[in-house]
Amino acid sequence: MNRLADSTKPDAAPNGGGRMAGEERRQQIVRVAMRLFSQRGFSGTTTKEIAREAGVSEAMVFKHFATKEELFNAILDHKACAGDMGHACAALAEAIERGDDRAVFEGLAQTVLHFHEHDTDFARLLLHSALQGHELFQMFWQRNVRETANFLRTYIAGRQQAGALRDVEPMIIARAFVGMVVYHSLVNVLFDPQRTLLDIPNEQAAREFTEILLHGVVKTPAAAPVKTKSSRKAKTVSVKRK
Amino acid sequence: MNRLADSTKPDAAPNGGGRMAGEERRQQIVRVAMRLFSQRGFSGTTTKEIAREAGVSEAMVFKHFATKEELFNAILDHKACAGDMGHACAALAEAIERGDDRAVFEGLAQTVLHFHEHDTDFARLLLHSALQGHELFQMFWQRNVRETANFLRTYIAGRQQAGALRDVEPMIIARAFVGMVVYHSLVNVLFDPQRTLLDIPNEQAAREFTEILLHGVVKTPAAAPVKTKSSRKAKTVSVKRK
DNA sequence: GTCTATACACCGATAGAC
DNA sequence: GTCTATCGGTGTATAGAC
Repeated sequence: MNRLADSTKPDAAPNGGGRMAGEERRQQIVRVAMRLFSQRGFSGTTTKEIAREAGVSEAMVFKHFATKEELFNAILDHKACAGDMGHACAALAEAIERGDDRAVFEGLAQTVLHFHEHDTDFARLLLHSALQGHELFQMFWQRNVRETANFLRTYIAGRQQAGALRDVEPMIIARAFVGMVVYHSLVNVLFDPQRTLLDIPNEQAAREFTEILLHGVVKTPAAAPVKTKSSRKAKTVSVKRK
Repeated sequence: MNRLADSTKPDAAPNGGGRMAGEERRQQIVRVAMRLFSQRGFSGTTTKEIAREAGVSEAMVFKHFATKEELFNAILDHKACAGDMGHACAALAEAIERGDDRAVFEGLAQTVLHFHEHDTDFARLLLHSALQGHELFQMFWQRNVRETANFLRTYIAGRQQAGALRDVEPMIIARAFVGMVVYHSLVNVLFDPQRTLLDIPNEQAAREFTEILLHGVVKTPAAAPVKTKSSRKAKTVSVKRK
C-alpha cells in the first residue's frame, strides 16, 4: 500500500541509486496536485493546471500517473499512512499509565490540532474525498479516526471503572471531546481562516477544551480545587476578538 | 434575496395563478440540482445529468437559469434564507429568560441536529461551497453561524456575571459546545453514515452534550445533585454499538 | 526523459423548429 | 414551453519527435 519508502521526509535526498530525478519529479507533482486538489477539488482541477504549476508538460504527468484518478489515489495513499495516530497514542503512554486524564486529553488535542494546522492541504483534501465518497477516505476513517475513537473509549471506560469519571457512555464522551477539537480546526482552516470570530493558540485551545470536558462550565465551588497536579489558573486568557 | 415565496413547502400546489407549471418545474430543477451538487460537487455534476434526472431537456435548464453558476447560486440563496437561526433563538426566549442553562443549550443543540438530519443535502452543499471558497458560503457563515455564536457568547457572558458559570472566555465555551453538536452531525451525515461507531437519537445526544458541557465528566459527588428542575438520570443509555 | 502536437470525448450554452 | 441539433471550448489521454 505504501509505495513511497520514506513518507515522513518531505524532500528526500538521493540515497542510493542514480535515477533519482524521476522520483523527485514524481513527488513534486504529487505535492502540487495535493495543493490544487485541496483548493479546487478533484473535478475542479485540470491536469493542465497541475502540469503548469509543477513546471512540466502535461504529458509528463501522464507518464508518472496513467490516469488522473491514479494521481489522486497516490496522494491519499501516501498521506493516509503517514498520518497514523498510533505513535501519537504511544507518546501519551506515560500519562495513560498515571491515569492523568488532563494530560491524556490535552495531549491528544495538541496532536490533532497540530496536525491540522501544519497539513491544511491534506485536511481539506480529506473533506473533499469524504464528500465525493471516495473509498480511500473510508480507509483513513478506519485507520485513524476509528482507531483513535476506540482508544479513547477504552481509556474512558477504564477510568470509569476506577471511579474517576462519571458513568456516561464512553463513546459519547469521546465524541464530545473530539468534536470540540476537530470543529475548532475546521473553523480555523476552512470556515473562518481570517479568525474573525476567535483566535487562540493551539496550546490554549487544547487546555481549555480539556478543562471544559473534565469539569464543565458550571461554577461549583467544590469542583474547582480538584486539580491533578499543577494548579493551572486559566483566568486571564489572551484572546484576540474582533 | 429570497426569490421563492414559500421555501418551507416541498411541493407547492398551484395556489392562485395559472402559469404555475413554470415555477413548479423551476423548483424541481433546483431540488434535483441540489441533490446532485451535494453528492458530486459543482464541477462534478453536469447540466446534462441535472436535466435527465429532472425529466426535462438540457435546454430547459438553461431557460430557467442562464448559467450553471446561476443555478448553484439560486440553491444557496434559497436555502440560506430558509435556515435562519433567528426564530430558533426566539423559541428559546423563555428558557433564556429563566436562565435555564440546560434548556438553552439542549434546545439549541436539538435545533441544529434536527436541521442537519432533515436537510442533509444542504449540509453537504455547504461544505462543498466552503471548500471551494464560494462567496455565498461566507453569507451563510455571517448570517447563521456567526449570529448563533454571538448570541451564545452574550448569553454565556451574562450567566457568568450572574455567577452561574465559570469565568472562561465565553467564545471558547460557545465553540466547545457548537463543536460537539456540529461534529456529531458531521459524523452522521458525512463521515460515518452507517453509524459503525455510534448511533444515538438526536434527543439523547443533545441531552448528553449539554450535561457534559455544564458539569464535565469528572465524578464529583458534590456536583452531581445540582439539577435545575427535572431530575434526569442519563444512566442506562440506549446505544447501539457494533 | 521531456517535449509538441493532436485525437477524441464531453461539457456548457445557443439557435431554431414544433 | 419544450424539444432536437449543434457549436465552440475544454478536458483527459496518447503518439511520436527530439
